Amino acid sequence: MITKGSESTIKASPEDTRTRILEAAREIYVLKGFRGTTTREVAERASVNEATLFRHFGNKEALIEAMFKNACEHDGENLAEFFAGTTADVASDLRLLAVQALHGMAAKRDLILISLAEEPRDPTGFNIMWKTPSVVFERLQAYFAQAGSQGKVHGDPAMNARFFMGMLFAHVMGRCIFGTPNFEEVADYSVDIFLNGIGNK
Amino acid sequence: MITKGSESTIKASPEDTRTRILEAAREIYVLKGFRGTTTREVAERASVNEATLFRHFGNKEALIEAMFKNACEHDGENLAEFFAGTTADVASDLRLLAVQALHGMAAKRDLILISLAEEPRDPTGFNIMWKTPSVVFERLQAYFAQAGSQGKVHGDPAMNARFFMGMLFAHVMGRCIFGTPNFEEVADYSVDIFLNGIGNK
DNA sequence: ATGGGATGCGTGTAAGCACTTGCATTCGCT
DNA sequence: AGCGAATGCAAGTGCTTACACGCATCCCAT
Repeated sequence: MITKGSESTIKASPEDTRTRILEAAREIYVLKGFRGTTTREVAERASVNEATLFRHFGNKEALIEAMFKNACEHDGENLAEFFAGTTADVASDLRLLAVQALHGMAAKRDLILISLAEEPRDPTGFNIMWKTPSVVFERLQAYFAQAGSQGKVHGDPAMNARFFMGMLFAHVMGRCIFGTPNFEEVADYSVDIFLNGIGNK
Repeated sequence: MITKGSESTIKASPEDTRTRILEAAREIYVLKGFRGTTTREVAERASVNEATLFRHFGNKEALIEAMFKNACEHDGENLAEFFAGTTADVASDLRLLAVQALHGMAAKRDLILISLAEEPRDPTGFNIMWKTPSVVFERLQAYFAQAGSQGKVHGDPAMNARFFMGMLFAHVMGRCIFGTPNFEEVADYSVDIFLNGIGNK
């Protein structure tokens, strides 16, 4: 039961309850991991009866999997333009990718970490989570190969892709250790160091 | 009871049982996390009775904390030479640090990940785990400041430290996504890109 | 040989967990 | 009005878990 607009109270739609449960599940899962997440607590936080949760998802495992899928639903939607092909300016290409990747990863930092840590006991979440980044990595490698053949960048494409993505990855993941400058700054600095570093000064 | 050498079977010392329990705890903890780690399984793997485990550590929480401390006991032992001060060659300084850091982090990759992921529910392990890296980070920052004042490197010391350590960090943590070249190669490449990148070509 | 410390062993307990079931209720739709 | 789908509610089941306790056993130092 949820109050909606200026009308009287109406019943939430099944879709609504479903997404409320998924959101609650995520909030608790990133705090406590799989074993630490109890169906009771999820139901409570979603303001839903525990039985309803099971009626929707069958069991806890399926719930968590649905939660992962839900979180990654719109991954990589705005990457098409970048990967259409090399444009004139490598620096601005990379900067665009950097900003998008930084924001995308930051929005799911907690899930990314948990999926890495829980990988040995539950590869499901890991696989869902890393699908898009893997694609990006491969595409970026191809991008460097192409740009390389045009003489726009130097160095091994695989190593370059590894390092460039690694720089972004490290910034998002290690923010609690290394502090948190804003993403624009990081993106600029990354592209700068990187292109300079591989000899595009 | 453990057979030792060609002599007859002798009883293991308390110290011995203690470390056996700690090792078993680590093996299971990195696979299953805190909630997933059961005292029964740890005891089993350590070939020790469950009661013995409690007699040694009191409770599960204390056991895990002891395990973290034990794992970090010898952290940063061979960093003194590096941080004695700037030597003639920045590149070889950094390369030395890189190789040591890469090996150190790789040996504890699983624990590092888990400590990051479990941070919100249990900062204890996190704090133990990240003590040395934090120190390294600060010292590296100071190193860059000093080297900078001598005109050996350019750029903001904090940003430089962040980026350099970030590159290493990303390589160890992301190895399953980005593949795993060997550490010597990574160290060389990192120092190279980095120094080039900040303008020390 | 003997006493004390460390360990094994079994049993027990109280709590928490995923998941089920049967029934009452409420809302939207025709 | 009335049907059906979605939900609430309460009680329960069977399993696992951390942790406690009492007692027997074994080793080592005196």
